[in-house]
Amino acid sequence: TRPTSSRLFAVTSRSITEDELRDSFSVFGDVQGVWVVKDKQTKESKGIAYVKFAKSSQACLAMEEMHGKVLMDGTKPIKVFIAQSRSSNRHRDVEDEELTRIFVMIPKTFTEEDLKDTFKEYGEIEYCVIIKNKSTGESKGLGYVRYHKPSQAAHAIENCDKTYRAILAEPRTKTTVTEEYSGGMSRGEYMGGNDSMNQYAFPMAEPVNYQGMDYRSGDFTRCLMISTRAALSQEQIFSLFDLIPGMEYCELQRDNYGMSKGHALVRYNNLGSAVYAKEKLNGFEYPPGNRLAVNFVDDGEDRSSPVSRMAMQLVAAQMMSAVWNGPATNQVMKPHQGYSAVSNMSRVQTDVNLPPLKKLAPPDSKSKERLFVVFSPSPLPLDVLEDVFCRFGSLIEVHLVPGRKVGYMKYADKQCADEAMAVLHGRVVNGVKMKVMLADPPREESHKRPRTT
DNA sequence: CGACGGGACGC
DNA sequence: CGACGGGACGC
Repeated sequence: TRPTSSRLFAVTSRSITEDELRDSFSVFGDVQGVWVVKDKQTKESKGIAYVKFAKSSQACLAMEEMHGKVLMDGTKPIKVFIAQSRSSNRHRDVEDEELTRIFVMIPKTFTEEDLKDTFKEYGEIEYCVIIKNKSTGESKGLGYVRYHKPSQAAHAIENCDKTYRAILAEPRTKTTVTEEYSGGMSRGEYMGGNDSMNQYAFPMAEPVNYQGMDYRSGDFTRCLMISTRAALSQEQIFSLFDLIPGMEYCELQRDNYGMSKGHALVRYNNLGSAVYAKEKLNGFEYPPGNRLAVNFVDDGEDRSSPVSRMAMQLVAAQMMSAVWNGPATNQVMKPHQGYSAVSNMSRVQTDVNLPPLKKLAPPDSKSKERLFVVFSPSPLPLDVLEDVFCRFGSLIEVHLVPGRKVGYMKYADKQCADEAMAVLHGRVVNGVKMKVMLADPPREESHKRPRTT
């Protein structure tokens, strides 16, 4: 599944024309071509059409929105799928299952919560997992992120930082019991659920592992949201989450038609049960083949006061720092350092006077010079770096190398870059010392055959 | 010291 | 049920 296709395959009424298709599909993006397949002799439509978009995310969005729509009064609803590649002989519909999971390369220091935080900006994440060494438990630097919709996965692939090398994940090639539950279900069909769950045992014995949990704001509430791709009944959700003591509330979220939206809310009367439930049931397959996503949601307790928010940000900063520095230097941030950062209301503290902020150069500007920056003891956040390095003008882009303490600053003007280097080399920003040097030219893309699309 | 690569899952 | 025309960069 290398290229995520930007071409749609549509089954329409034979009376639908290319112009009608173009009109209705072009609201979702740049339609590069519409082709209705016609009988060679009679020139009549065979009720099949291809719609090519500039981007895969546009095609996915159009598919999600147009599938099942009636284009013209009196005609049948259309079916819309991502088209199989031209070379493919298989004419099986491409299922959402194959379009909603991405495969990424991540720093080995990433926890599953870090992975989720990084990729949630492209859509609600149903489930994510990091590939780990099964005996030592250490990360292999690879992860999977499952979204709810193909357009979200496509969006992530198109827009996430290139260093993550995000691609569509190959579907799991294992089909045992899984198939009878998810295999027969296609988009838009309701899957009834009256299975009893007692046949699916899951371990309750081991203690909860708190390593890798997210200590940042919004986590650790008594309230959980459950997302599921297959429709589940209230009773199913109830009996599953009631296995953990302390459940005080359980409700399936329904739409106006009374159909399950694939979401449920569960609340426990204590934090421990909620943490345990998330730990044990997030990613659990129920029924087999249907992964549940379980996440903390705001339980209504006030976390929004400025003092509370700042306190949480401070804790978050300490956690980040601890993660980067490792257990050896896991000391708590000095109180006065933290307080002064908060009271200044500024995100940048430095030992040098900085010029005022300047606008960034357009993203498509040609790079005239790149700076290579080494951070000690840990890298600064992207927004802080942009704030600092833009002040010399013509900054195009800040790039951090994930999992490394280095980054690249791309400038559209050589003099601006040189001045930034002269001013910032050896300086300390927010407690982080920076070496700022000219970057070596990027490694050549090597002479491989250029890929189309 | 501090460099951009690489790639597959016991659900 | 419902799967592939037309046209031709430059290596």
